[in-house]
Amino acid sequence: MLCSSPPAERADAARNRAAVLNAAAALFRQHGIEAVSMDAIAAAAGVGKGTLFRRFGDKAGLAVALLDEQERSLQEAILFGPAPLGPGTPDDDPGSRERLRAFVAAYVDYLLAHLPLIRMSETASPGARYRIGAYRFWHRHVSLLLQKRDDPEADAHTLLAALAAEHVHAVAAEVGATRVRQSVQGLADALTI
Amino acid sequence: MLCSSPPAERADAARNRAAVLNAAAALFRQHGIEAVSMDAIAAAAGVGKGTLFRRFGDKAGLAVALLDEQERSLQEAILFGPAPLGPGTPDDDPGSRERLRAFVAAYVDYLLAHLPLIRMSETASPGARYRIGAYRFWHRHVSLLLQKRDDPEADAHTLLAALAAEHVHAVAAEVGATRVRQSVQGLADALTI
DNA sequence: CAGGTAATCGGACTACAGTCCAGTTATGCC
DNA sequence: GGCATAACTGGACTGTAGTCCGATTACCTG
Repeated sequence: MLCSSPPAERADAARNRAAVLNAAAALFRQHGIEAVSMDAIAAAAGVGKGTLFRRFGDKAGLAVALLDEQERSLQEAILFGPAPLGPGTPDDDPGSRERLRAFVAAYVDYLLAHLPLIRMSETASPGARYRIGAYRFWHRHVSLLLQKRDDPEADAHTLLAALAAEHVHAVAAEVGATRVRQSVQGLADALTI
Repeated sequence: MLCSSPPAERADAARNRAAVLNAAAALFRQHGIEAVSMDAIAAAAGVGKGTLFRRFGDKAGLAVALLDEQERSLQEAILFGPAPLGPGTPDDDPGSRERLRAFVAAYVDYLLAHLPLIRMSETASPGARYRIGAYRFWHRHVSLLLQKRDDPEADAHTLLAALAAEHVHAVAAEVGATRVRQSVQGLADALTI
């Protein structure tokens, strides 16, 4: 059996998927995310609305798909990359402090670089942030780094609250990205004594 | 001049305002906030949609109006009530640690008691949370209690991130309200060493 | 290459938030 | 009490997210 692969994606579906992602990226660049409607994306991609929603669920799902590549590269750096972001040097960093610092720094960079898109992926529908797979990944990672605390899981959620796109967007507009970054770093430090 | 009062509110406007608030409260209790449309509220209150939006701006504004009384009572307890929540005992609490603990405890109580309403007031439109007056109040208060930190303003925002209705709603559903409460208390403690 | 099957497509449809403005009505002044 | 004015009212209107289902088309089998 040469073709025992799972049903995979139909050729036309793959073409439409690419067309939608390209059209969405172009429109977002040109007009800003907020100003682009799903109708406009469907029209620009040359597909119907049904196709758009069938493939991506909603606007948040579309944003997640556009972020996919960036997100994966950060996740791979965390899982397999060099220390301090990646694993390794477990001896001279017993409290995982440096690795947590590195994660916060890298995540804030990622967040600021793609703020509008991440913000849409987290706020398009209520509770979206906590449902998407990426959040689970960040949460698991931070939980492991907070293993010395009484309740690593809950504390990881609490730390991640300060990294919500909506929060960083609003606070950076008021006090500047630098102070937000330092404050969250200070919080991470406080949790790893 | 007996009637030098400012233009005040017209009698019919006051009647409609009360009718809307009553109708909204009743419908929210009965069907849950998410399931109630602005059309339904207007119809139940016997007013037109134009009136509803003129008076309250949007769904978030309506939620804020419904929360007004509760919110003010917490704010007054903070400003004028007894220690540790209110002012006083400045000597045996030099780092404001106890007062911050009391604030977190009181705020979490308030949040859990009115979670759906507060959540709507914060998430109805993007960025709503940071625009409403109440957030400014909580932020100013926490900033004062974090005066010993390098950047009280930014740290206050960071602490308040963990008290966002959206965040507490999602995390409490996963790990329970008690662990959320303790984790945020732990964070407040970590910031007041 | 032909036919069956199941996934996919796409545009008409619904429901909802929020806007607008012409008509109405309360209020203050004479 | 009558009138000018400004504020209020309410329903028709717009634009958008998201749903639905009949028509279409790609893929697999023989």
